[in-house]
Amino acid sequence: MGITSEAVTPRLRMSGDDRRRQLVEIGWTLLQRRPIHELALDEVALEAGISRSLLFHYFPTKGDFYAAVVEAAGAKMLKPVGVKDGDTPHERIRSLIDGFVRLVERNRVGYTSLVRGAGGGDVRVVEAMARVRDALVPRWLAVAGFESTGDECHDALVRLVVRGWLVGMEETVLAWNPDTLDRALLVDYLTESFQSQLQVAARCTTAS
Amino acid sequence: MGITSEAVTPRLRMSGDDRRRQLVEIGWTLLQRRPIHELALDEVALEAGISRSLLFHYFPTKGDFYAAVVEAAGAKMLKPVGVKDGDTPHERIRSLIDGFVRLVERNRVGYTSLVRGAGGGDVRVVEAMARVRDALVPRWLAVAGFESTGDECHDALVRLVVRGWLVGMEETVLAWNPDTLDRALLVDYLTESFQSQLQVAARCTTAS
DNA sequence: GGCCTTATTGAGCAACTGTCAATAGCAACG
DNA sequence: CGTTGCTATTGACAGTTGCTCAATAAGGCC
Repeated sequence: MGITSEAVTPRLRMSGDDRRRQLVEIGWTLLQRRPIHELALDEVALEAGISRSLLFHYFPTKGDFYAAVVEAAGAKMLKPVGVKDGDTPHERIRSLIDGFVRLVERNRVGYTSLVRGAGGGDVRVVEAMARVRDALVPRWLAVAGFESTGDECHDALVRLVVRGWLVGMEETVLAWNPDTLDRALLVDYLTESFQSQLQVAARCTTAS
Repeated sequence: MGITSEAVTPRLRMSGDDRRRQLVEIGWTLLQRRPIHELALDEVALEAGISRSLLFHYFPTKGDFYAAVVEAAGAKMLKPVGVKDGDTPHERIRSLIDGFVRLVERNRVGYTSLVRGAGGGDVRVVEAMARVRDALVPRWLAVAGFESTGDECHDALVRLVVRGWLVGMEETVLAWNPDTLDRALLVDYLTESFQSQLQVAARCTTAS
């Protein structure tokens, strides 16, 4: 276990950026197998074939490294879920959610490590995860065909709603047991749920 | 800083249960000021005026102690939110949510520490928080006047939905900025949101 | 008073985060 | 080719923390 891929040259000098990328990449790989707080920097350094000190040279503190890993992982895992160009917003949302559920199904450990682990740790990690989610919100809104009304208050609520809904969905899918509940049914619910949330938000702001 | 309240008798022998309660109580107090993962056992022991070893005598591992604290904190913070016996389910739910939002407003740090911190750490902690949430679900359902249809699948989905909604609400309220969004509006949205979720869940299972 | 249970402690181990001064690879320049 | 300078890289060290274990002592019971 823990065999370094390249063990020939004892001391290979890399450019700063390359090394940084390599380390984050290793962190991301390891993150898929266990939660981040169980990720000792020793192990990352060993995997990279460098000393721990070098890791601290690039990331001044553990939290900084974790944050970088979480940000990369979030981008890799969450963003590229495919959306088929369906006809209606409903179909597009459904395909987006379906892709997401399948992603979680396929990579449960990694996803759990990311979502659950990101909450606990350092402030920087929490912020990194928050940034990932914030970046997701516009994408979901775009898929839903949402257009800003220009009303500042309304937009604020909508963003808040989508954000909360995303987190709720993450939790729901993680808590979901495929054996007792059909995936299609879950996806149906989530799709309806998302749209109904937006409608409710719209109703609330126009009513006031 | 960190002054023990009782420092007279150097070695006071307490009953096991009392000591346990005292330690959890201290943990809960400290939890209100900072996230749980920043809570060193050293500090807890110091605050209690005992040695670290004794703490390990009562809680075999750090995770066990944290789990006990989270469970106690969850029970103290989440459960006793008051519900006025309103006429309609809508009013009761609204008052429950309103109480919850005010609770978070009043005790933001502690609540953040609980929710965010509980996600990360040990498996036991996650499970403890899951237990707290699971215990909450029936209560919310009761307030909403929900009655089981006897359909196993439907009930499973409803529980899942409420759980996810709760987590989403936690996130929403925590991300909520009182300056840019009126509380009444937020509570309105959350109330409508909750009911609409239940309706959507009902529609999805009956449709299949 | 003597005994037995167990609450309590101090010393110590192992793992981990973070620091610092010293070393060495690589490029530029004379 | 030799020197110099930058910085990637390292090894040794210090402080903290989770956890173990054998030893101690406080309090109840006969």
